[in-house]
Amino acid sequence: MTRPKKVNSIEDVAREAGVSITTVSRVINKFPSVKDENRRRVEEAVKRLNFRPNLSAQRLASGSNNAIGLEIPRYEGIFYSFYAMEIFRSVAIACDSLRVDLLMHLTDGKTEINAAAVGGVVFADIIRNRAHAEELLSRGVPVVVMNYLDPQLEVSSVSIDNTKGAQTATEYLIHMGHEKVAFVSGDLMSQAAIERLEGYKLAMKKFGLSIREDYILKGDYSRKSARAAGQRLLELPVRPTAVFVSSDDMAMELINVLLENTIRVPDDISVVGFDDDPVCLYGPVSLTTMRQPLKEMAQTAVKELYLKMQDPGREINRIVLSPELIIRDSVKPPSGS
Amino acid sequence: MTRPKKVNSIEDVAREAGVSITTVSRVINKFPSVKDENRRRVEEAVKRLNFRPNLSAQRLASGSNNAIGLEIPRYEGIFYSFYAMEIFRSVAIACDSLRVDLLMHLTDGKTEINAAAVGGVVFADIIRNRAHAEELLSRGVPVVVMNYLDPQLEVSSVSIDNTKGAQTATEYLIHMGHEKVAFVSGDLMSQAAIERLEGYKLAMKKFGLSIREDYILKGDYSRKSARAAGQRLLELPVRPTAVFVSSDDMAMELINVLLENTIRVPDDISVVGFDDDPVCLYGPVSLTTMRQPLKEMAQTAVKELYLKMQDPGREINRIVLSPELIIRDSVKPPSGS
DNA sequence: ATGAAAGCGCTAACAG
DNA sequence: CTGTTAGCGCTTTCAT
Repeated sequence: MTRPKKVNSIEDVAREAGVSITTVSRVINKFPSVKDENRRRVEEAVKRLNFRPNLSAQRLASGSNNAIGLEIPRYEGIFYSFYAMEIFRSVAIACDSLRVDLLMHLTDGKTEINAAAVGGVVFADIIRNRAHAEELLSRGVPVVVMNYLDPQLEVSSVSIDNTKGAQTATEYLIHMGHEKVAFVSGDLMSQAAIERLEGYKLAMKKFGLSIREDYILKGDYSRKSARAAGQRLLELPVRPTAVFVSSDDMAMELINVLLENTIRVPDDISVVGFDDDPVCLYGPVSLTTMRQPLKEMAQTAVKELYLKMQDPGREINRIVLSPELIIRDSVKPPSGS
Repeated sequence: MTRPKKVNSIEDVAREAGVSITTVSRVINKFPSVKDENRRRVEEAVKRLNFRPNLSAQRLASGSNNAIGLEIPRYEGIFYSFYAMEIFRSVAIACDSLRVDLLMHLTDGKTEINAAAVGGVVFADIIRNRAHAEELLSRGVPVVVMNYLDPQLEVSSVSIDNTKGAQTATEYLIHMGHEKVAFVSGDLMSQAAIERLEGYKLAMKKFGLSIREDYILKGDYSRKSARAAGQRLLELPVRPTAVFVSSDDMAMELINVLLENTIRVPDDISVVGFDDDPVCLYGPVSLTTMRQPLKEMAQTAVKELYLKMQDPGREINRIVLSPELIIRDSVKPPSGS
């Protein structure tokens, strides 16, 4: 049984149904202009012969390709994150409901997605692969970029106002009475991480608080780096009373480190995260955090790309979504106050 | 600038290089039988015209499709796991090096991957989508299944001996002197989770230890469920001295719960996980665990599928990989002993 | 409402 | 080593 029988083509269906292949094509593509009787016969023939249109033939003949590509950076801290997972999941679900195929590619900046296989591509962030995005753009391939905004780049984007988000989070801490506020960064390869650092600094400056270099702890979004940051924080000559951490995952790990050292959260140190990962609801202390509308970002990006694919003339669109402060239990006024 | 200029085809290249389209095709496909001089001219023309072969045309004409599909269950606890991430990442990297396109589909058992778009599909586990796998099989689509083994199903598979793994883990605990050994399960929708439960029971029986129903804590791979399991464990009338947990992630969360209740690990309770997630190296106590060769599983599955795609007559192959006990610091003999 | 026919861009005999 | 030619299976005018 190497080859039970040749796979049926549109021609076989036409013969079986007693119509022309054009009519079969019409019912496959749901043209309204087919007599009910004929439609029925074709549908039956399709079923009977177990016919499935050849995708490559359809794409070749129509010149269109209803598949989109998703390019995700695969750097460790970034890839193994709630952010990446959620983006990926949301994009996949969005594609599903648009009935669009999803081609994935994880990149380290060296390899790139096979653009010939898709009608357009969405970049989940731009990290060392900006040149690739530009190349696609120059070739007229529809592109949408997520979580990366650059007015210099003529491309549609859906991003989050990370600067404002970080500033809001930091200001919240300040409003609660904290003056010694530390910061844990994400991987500064990403624009989002840089902007969050920026937002932290802006808030500190705005309230006349000094920005101490030793209060800026570099992380890379990994739990490991958060643990290291926690250790360094404990060794600080003047211990901060609050920390704003660039991701929930790192925030949770930081809290673990503090707890292990019998430092209570929020009693001794307050913590704010970034993401709104539901996992952080259930810990010893539910985490106050900046919520990112990740699903919305993914859906919007996919829809935007989809529209661009239908209408290549569509103007570009830079959408900026706002993060939102979610107040829970990990912040308290400093104990001295 | 709606259409700068028509995209160049193989014909344009042939004209530009002064050869036939066949010769162009040959150099594109790296046939050795092309005169160096001609190859050079074609390559130049390709570069000059920025020619990129039309994938759909290639696939239609050749009747082959060098893309593979990956279908992943999207159920929450299962999807947001180290297991899923690692599988996904490894499959993506394997595809990259084979220069094969990767089509992704997340399934809830209702929707399925567009098989027409690929040359074969790998299933990352079978959960509520077995019928889909069977259908593809019956249509002659090359399929490989990961982490699911069923002698009844005529399909190549790459799985892990979960029963043995769980048994080994449990026996290790027993050998260390534990008799009151509890178990936290994964989501029993998956075969792996069921087998791990089985392995736990086998080990207990083998050593004449009673299997207490209240020692079998049901989880679903999520941290939330692990937290709940931890809570229940604390309320047990006879507290176990050791726990075997079906995933590292759950094990870490369980440890957190224990710590929060001032129960020390491993001094008061020993814990063994399953996965070997590197994150578990850095906690307050590095986790003893059963390592799963996830990368190997993914690579093997992709390679197996790839071979099957080249040679549809290839016989099926059920590969079973072994997990391995990694001893670290989360297990100690029970304190009473 | 339907069909005939001309491609879509490429591969693969086949002949030379 | 190279070119001619016949498709691959479908969509899309263009008539009717």
